[in-house]
Parts: sequence; C-alpha cells; structure tokens
Amino acid sequence: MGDKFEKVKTFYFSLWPSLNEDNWSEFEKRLIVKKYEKGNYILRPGEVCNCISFINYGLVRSYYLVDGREITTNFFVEDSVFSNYQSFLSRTPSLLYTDVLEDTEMIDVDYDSLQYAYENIPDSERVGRLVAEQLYILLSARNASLLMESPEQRYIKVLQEKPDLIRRVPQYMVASYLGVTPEALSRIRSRISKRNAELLTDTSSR
Amino acid sequence: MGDKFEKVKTFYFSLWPSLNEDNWSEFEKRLIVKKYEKGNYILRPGEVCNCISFINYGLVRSYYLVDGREITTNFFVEDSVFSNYQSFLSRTPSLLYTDVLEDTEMIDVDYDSLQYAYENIPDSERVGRLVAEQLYILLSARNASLLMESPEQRYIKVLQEKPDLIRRVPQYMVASYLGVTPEALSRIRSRISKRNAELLTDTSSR
DNA sequence: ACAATCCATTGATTTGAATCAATAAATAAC
DNA sequence: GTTATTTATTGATTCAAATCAATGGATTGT
Repeated sequence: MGDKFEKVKTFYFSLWPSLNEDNWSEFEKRLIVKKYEKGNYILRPGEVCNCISFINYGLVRSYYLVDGREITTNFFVEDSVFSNYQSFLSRTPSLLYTDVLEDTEMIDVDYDSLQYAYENIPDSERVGRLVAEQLYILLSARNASLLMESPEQRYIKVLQEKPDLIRRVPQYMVASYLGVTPEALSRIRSRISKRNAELLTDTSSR
Repeated sequence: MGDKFEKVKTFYFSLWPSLNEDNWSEFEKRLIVKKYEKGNYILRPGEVCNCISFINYGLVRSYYLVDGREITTNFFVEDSVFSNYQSFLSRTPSLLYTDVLEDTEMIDVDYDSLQYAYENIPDSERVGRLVAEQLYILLSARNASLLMESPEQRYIKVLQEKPDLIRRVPQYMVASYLGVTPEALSRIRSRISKRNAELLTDTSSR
C-alpha cells in the first residue's frame, strides 16, 4: 500500500529539499497508481498526455509511426520518469505512441494535481523547474547524439550505458531507436564482432 | 539607456504575473548589455555557457562541427531568448559553436544572478520553470521534425513559418539546418519551383 | 570599377543504407 | 514436444543523397 509510494517518495524528497511529511502527504493524496500489461498502449497519437509518471517497475517505449515505419524516441524503465512531456506541457495531442514492453506499474501525477501543487505547496515550482530542466538536458543529449554520431557509435554507447536494455528489448526496436533498419543493425553487429575477433587474432595491428 | 531593457522587461512581465516594479528593478540591476559584431563567436565548444540572453536585435546561430561539416541546430533572432541551454543548465562544456550572423545586442542574465533571483525574488522559480518548459517544447518540435519529415518538407515549413530567415541567412546554412548539403537544398528548390511551374501551366492535373 | 572571394547551381559519379527476398534462429502457442 | 509465428541474419538490388567537379552569379573589399 504505502509500499507503492516508497520509491516515488524518495525521488521527490531528493529534488525537494524543503519537502516535509505534511506537504508530502498532501501531495501523495493526489497520486494515482496505474498498472499496465505488456502489449497494451498507454498513449496514442491524437491523445493528450495528462500525467507525469514515476515508473515503479516495468518498461515502456515511445515511438513515431511514419509511413508505417516505427521510429523509437525513448525507452522508459523502472525508477525513472515517464511522460509525453511535450504533449503534457503544451496540452496538445501527442504525435507519439507509447506501448508497454513489460508489465508496468506507474505512479501518476495528473496535470491538475500538478497545477494545484504549484499554487498551494511551497517550493513545488522548484521541483517543476528541476524536472523540466533535467528532461531538457536529456532530450538535448539525445538530439546531439542523433546529429553527431553514427548509428554504430550510438549502438556502442547503448551497449555500454544501458546493457540491460539490449537484453530486454527486441533488436528491431533498438534499431529504430538508433535510426536504422533492423537489417542495418544486424550488419553493424556483425561488423563489430568481426572487428573484435580480428583484434583477438591480431591480423593487422603491430 | 532604460531603452535597452524595454523589450526584455515586457518579456519578463508577460511570464511573471506577480512581477512588480520593485522586484523588476532588483532584477534589472543584474542584467548585462552585450553587443556582438557580425562574424564573431559568442561561444565555442569546450566553453560553458554562462547566461540566458534576450536578443534586442540581431541574429545568431548555433551549430555542431562534425568531421569539418557544420550542422546548424538553431537560429536565434531579435525578441527571442538565446542560450546554449544544455550547457547553461548542466554547467558542462558546450558542444556547439555560436556565431554572429548580424550585428547583435543581447541582454544577459548570468547563472549566478538567476540563482540569486530563485532564492530571493518571489515567483522567479515559476519563470524559470516556464522558460524551461517552453524551451523543451521547442526542442521537442525540432526533434520531431528531424525524425518525421523529409528535408523538403522541413524547407517548405521554414519558408512558410520563417520567410524572413531565408532572406537573412545564406542558403548553405539553411541547408545544414535542414540536415542536407548545399547541393541537395539547391536541388530541392529547383524541384519545388519546377512543380510550381507545372501547376501553373497545368501539364498533368484534370 | 575591379579583383577576389564566397555562394549557388548543375551535372557526373560514388556510396551507404534502404529495400527486397530468402533462410535460419528464437520464441510463443497449443 | 511440435507447430506456428515472430525475429534475426545474410545476400542481391535499388535508390537517395553525398561527393566530386566545373561554371556562373553575387557579394565584399579596395
């Protein structure tokens, strides 16, 4: 019961130095627990995203669908924040699908609750600012990666930084996250493992 | 003199409902007027961006340099906000160059002044949040455009939404903003004007 | 007004990745 | 455990855009 709010509470306390138990319980009242089963959709294009969610456990993913082609923008795993933030902020329809890759539990703050907090709970504006800033930094890094790095470089980075993701997500979704076709990612992988093999048997260096 | 702060004052008052003259003059004290001449650089990779600026007049542009190739991320014109926001927020070195395309005057808020405002001026946190949110929405739209639209679609959109920019900026910079080479943009343009000519002379329709 | 430089256009060629296609491997369903 | 379905690999072909190259036009500086 209170268990479900344990992680999200820790999360908010870390961002919110002046948060006390009174304010927290005021805030916690408005939180909503949501469960989703693998294979379902959380959000579709045209719908307005109405909450910011903390993921207790599970894995979801957002993607554009362009000419029948999926373009994955992000994976969201446990202990992080999920939202279609652009839609949430602008109150305009999402362009993204969000589907559930593993059974997932989230703690939602809906738009009205957040506005209520901004008006009534001290220092909540600061949390809103910090969250917006963090999400900006993340989006900016993703943007830089798409513009500056090759799909192969991006794949290697994902391998290093999110090795668990590679195991939990089908390869064709990783491909669409990297901005290439499944065939292309397969070839990237074989190129990499070929290079690694050559390094071991030492055909060219020295 | 006070003239220089006229536009930025209007800008902040529009975001900041409770802003009064006292708080404004407290804030204005810390603003810095900066002038830049065409052809100079405001920021280079490795430098940390230390301010958020309101552009009184002028035009600047930010770009990545990858393998000797410029990739323009944004143009910033008068009456809007300029920053390398990612660097500013994270206090980490910029990956971008920012150069001055037209003589420019900016009103800077530096990082420390902003932190001071957050601590001491009521409701300034809200302005920080709103700015962060607006910048997120803009970046997100740019991202969606790069992922979902063709260079040609992006060009047509720029033509419609920022026709003045096309006139003020060399075509090869527009090309790098669209994510193509100058040659490719030239061909896009000739394709478009050919199509328009065909529509007028009516070779195929009806 | 002139030269010099920068920029835009156009054509020919190359290239990297998408598409098409077939097979193999892995996973899910029964 | 077997079949069916989905996913991954590999090869052949196609395609769109980058590169290379040359010319013409525009802008800048003196």
